[in-house]
Amino acid sequence: MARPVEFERPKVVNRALALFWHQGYQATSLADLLATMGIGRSSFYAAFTDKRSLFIECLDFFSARTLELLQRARAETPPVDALQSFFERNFIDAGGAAADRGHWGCMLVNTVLEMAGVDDDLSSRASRHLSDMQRVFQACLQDAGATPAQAEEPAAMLMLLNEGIRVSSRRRLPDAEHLRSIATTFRLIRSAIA
Amino acid sequence: MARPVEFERPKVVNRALALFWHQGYQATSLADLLATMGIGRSSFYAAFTDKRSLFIECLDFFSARTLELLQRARAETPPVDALQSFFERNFIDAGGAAADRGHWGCMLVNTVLEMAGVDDDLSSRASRHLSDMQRVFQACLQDAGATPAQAEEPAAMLMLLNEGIRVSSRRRLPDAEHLRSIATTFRLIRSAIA
DNA sequence: TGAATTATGGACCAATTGGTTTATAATGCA
DNA sequence: TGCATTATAAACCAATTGGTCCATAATTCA
Repeated sequence: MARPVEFERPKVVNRALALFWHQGYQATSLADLLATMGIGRSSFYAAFTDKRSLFIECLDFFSARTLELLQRARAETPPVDALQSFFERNFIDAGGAAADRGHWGCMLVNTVLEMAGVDDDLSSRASRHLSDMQRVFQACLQDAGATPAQAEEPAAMLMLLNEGIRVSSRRRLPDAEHLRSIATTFRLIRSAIA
Repeated sequence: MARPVEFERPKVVNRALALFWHQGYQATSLADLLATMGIGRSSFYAAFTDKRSLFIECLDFFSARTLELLQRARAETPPVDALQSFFERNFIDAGGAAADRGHWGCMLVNTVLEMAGVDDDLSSRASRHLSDMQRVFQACLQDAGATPAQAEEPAAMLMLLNEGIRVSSRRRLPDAEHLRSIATTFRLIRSAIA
């Protein structure tokens, strides 16, 4: 279809995502993006319109991927166990290449904070994605036998703790502390829905 | 001492603090600062050296003020009640002029996230301030009768929840949800140290 | 009153920002 | 084979960034 050798869009978007994820929107310059994505300026604007548009694409993609991960966890074993392993895994290390991706926090949380009061549309877009996650938390708890009403409050708590954990994971404190906090959290959650 | 009419430094720093607090470091331009502080460029550089140096001054000041607030709460009534009111108050509304300062979150949390991976020195400086807060949390719980060992884990939990709440407060969700989360949190904490 | 002192505003600056335009080279189809 | 198509790279651009410099005006002290 295209005459000159086309780049593989998903691969290139993923590289941009990594930058945005751990540096944030404002600190990531076009020069950064082009170098990391390995494409030229005009190809960039032809394919992605805008820095901001690309960021939105990355944000939505990040959300979708996280939601998938969560849903996969939900399908497994006792759902609350799955939820706990989601918290532990997604934070200690996302596995694979970059060993410290676990210290990048959650792109949605990062974006809510960075863009609030700066670009409220971006901030609330990220916030909406977090609400989607919270709904999955609630579904997991219902899978574990809670009524929708019983699951609502613990789900809100889980979201609060998720937000806390993602902040904490950017502080580079000793890993043991995090794991302990997560363990404590789930001990409390389990006793709350019992 | 000074010949031309001097500006009142604390007042001016406070105005800068407000900007940094709700817009973050990067999104606050020198032009913004000068306009809001009501001083000229050269006065700025004479008095504060740098944008970055001023930011550090604001950050440290914010931390000191928050710590004071916390210590004052600690001196009152049952310390855990005081802690809870600290969470509720400092987030719903800091009272006074700007009615929505409660939606600016916590400058320390904001900074940890904004500057992680961008200016790690700033990020970890904010992180250290959060550790100071956590120590006060622990002291409050000990005041309530817990041994140092018993107080350690709940204090870590409180910090995690603090971080979560400050993120959540920037999402402009209905206030009722927040208050409910805080109430739930403290119900759990109280049962944990009982 | 006049001279030394000093904080001020505004002109100036280089570097970087995100974004546009133009000319080129590579490809598929007729 | 050659023309239409199209993605590319590089030159270009205006605006904004944080920061410096200098001439001015206000003040205190002798």
